[in-house]
Amino acid sequence: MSIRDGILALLQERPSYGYRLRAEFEQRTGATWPLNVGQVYTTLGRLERDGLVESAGEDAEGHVYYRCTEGGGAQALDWFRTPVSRLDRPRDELAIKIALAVRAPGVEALEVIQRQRSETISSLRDLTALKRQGGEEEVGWTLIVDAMVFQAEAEVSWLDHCEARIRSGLPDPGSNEPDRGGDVSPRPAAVAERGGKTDE
Amino acid sequence: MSIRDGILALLQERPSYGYRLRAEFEQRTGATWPLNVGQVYTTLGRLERDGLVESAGEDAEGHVYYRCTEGGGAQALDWFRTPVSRLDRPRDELAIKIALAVRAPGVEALEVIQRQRSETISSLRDLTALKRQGGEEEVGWTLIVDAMVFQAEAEVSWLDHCEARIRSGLPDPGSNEPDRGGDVSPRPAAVAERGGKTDE
DNA sequence: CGCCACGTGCATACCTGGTATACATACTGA
DNA sequence: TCAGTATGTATACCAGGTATGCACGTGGCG
Repeated sequence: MSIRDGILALLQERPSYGYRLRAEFEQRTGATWPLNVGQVYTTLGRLERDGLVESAGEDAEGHVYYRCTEGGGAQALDWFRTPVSRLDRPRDELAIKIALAVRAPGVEALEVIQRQRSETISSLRDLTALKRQGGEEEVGWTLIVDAMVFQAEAEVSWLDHCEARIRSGLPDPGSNEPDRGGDVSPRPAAVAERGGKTDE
Repeated sequence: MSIRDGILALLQERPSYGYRLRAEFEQRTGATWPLNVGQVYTTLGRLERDGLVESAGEDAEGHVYYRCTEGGGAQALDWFRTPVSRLDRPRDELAIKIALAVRAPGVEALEVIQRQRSETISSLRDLTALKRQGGEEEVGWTLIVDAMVFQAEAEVSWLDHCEARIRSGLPDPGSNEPDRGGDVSPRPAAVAERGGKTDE
């Protein structure tokens, strides 16, 4: 319910209209996940249906304003107050993929892991570059990029962990070439220097 | 598309029917995210519509079997081969919440962070307990629990990071009570001892 | 001037993920 | 015998997400 609650939180600050809500949401969260306008209108409709927001008429330019009702404001504050549980998170597609790959016939789990690690390390580079160029402008955006960096680093660690467990668990039953040489991505080690850079 | 592709991957191993697919999926991934049966049937319908699976008739007990078509098998292998990008991941509700909280009037971002950290550390304890009791049974399940542990640890680190940035960025403009005393959760420090325990 | 592209703003259709529920059958135990 | 439970299939409904259509205004350009 992150979009619904996010829009509700924005409306709790001040009344607004669809297009501007989208702009505000993207400005605060940094266009990391671009928000489709259509999503805003359907969400506003549902919020109005549930009595959390109400229409506040149009202004001179024809913008359809919505404002938070009392119940809506309470729910927005409640959303901030309630921590998100680990249980109500979406499924981790990568975890599922690896879990299925370790047993799937015709699929080399180690190759899947290596390919994924390359991809993740690559996006990690992009993220640090992004962080370097984009300055202090918007606090929320910086924090979100940091969140993705932390998650990507954890992902790399986990992939290493998976590889170690698989290698130890089934020490190459078919062929005996424990070091595939060429396409094996190098050990991370130089993944990021997050601790220092961020707080300067 | 994790469910769709996951079911396709299972069918690529061998033909099966709805209820058993759900059981297999949960067995491999560890019932971490319990999969609703209804989801399986709607997904099977869509896969059949798209020509990736085909009905293979019923057996003596009346089980409606599905089998992978050629195209479906190719797509399943393709799913394993293609790494998941950072871009096509679902929005991180927690990141959005924090990003909006830092500016929202009437919301103390630091309190939100502290509450969340308590929650995350708590679930981290649950996860390590889970890992300790559940033995080596299923490889995939162990890896998925590990993935959640790594993510939760990264989340705690990120929350600390957020707190530090907020404290340095806005050194208590309104009220001057930098230490709220009682309900402030203690520093983590004893979060987990993942490095050693996992590989024993 | 007329037209075209573009930004802004609203609305809808459609797909997937996710949950609940209905419904049927078979086994099991009080 | 009847209730409860496990197995199995199917459908309805909601929310998230994307694409698209439609309208309006403005500014450029032949």
